[in-house]
Amino acid sequence: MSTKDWILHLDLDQFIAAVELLRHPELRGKPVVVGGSGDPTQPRTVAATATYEAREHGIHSGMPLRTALRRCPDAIFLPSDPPAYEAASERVMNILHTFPVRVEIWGWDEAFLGATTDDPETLAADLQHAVHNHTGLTCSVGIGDNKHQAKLASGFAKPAGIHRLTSDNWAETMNHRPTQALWGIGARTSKKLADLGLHTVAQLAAADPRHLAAHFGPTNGPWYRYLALGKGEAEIVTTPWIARGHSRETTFPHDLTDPADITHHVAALARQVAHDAGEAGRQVTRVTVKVRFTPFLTRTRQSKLPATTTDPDTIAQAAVTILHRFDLNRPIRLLGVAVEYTPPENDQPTLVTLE
DNA sequence: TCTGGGGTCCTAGGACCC
DNA sequence: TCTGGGGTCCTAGGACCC
Repeated sequence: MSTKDWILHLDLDQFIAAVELLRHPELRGKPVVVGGSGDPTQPRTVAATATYEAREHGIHSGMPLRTALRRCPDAIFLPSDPPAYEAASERVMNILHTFPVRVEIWGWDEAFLGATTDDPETLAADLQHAVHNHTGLTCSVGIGDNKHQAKLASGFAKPAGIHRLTSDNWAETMNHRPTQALWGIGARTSKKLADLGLHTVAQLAAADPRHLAAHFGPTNGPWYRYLALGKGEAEIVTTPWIARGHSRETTFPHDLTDPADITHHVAALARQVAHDAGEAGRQVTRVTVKVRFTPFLTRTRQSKLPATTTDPDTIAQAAVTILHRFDLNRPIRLLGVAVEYTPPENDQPTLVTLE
């Protein structure tokens, strides 16, 4: 065996549910659903995750809590607790940094690792043992030549396993699968591809990139074929991610119709976002207001600020001005405020390139 | 199953300028 | 004005992911 560069994708199994079960060991083996404030009678609240026992009752993440309660009246409902997940995630990422690997964190429960070794499976098993010994959490590890392969491999490795998907076994593993199996092709694109006669990964890989470009745009079209060929990014970026923007939104349990009420909520969301931007030390350059009308029609309006700022009054004023560009004569179920940040100066991320 | 919240990137059309 | 072509910025929406 020869030493070679690998990309590993580490994915914590059932992360939110696993953290909750560590905090409430007495609930192990019971149907548990996590989401919202933990009140399953609250309308317009959905499950963030559900344990395997809850899944046996047909409950899954994204399902309204009221539906979950109907399907399993004995289920235990817990409120979502982001700070707890943040803390658990940080402990895991700290463990990864003790290994001779380059670490790129991808959200709470995932990381890509760059490693040079002749035995990636042993490295993967060592990582799993370290994470489990120090946190009680299990994870799946995918091994690939690039992030796309490693990401799909960790999916095949679930739960708690190790799987290798490289250019050597890509075709035999992926060619017969639907295009939606690729990371970055969802239900919509998969359907459009099928309408063009492209149902499988093999068919997409053999498609004419110009034909794809004509249907999906100059970047996306050829990119889909690239994915079908098993290609993908192979750079591990070890510097912390710099957010492009930030947002806050609220779905109201009951519709809003009073204009003063609507304005008040938008101003409050804008102040919150401005406060967050200030805490993060970032300047705001654009403000977007999002309105979701009943039953489910979503519209956005945005404007670029005359000057960058983090001042809550200025941002709230801008958001309220934008709000009044909407037709507000229909009941509203969601309001949101998003901002775009200016890129921080001296922003030169260090890239560690594989291959 | 009456459908969360927080992100990222791409596309297309119009305005505007040379 | 019976008007070419390209570049850039701004805005709204779509798709995807966790």
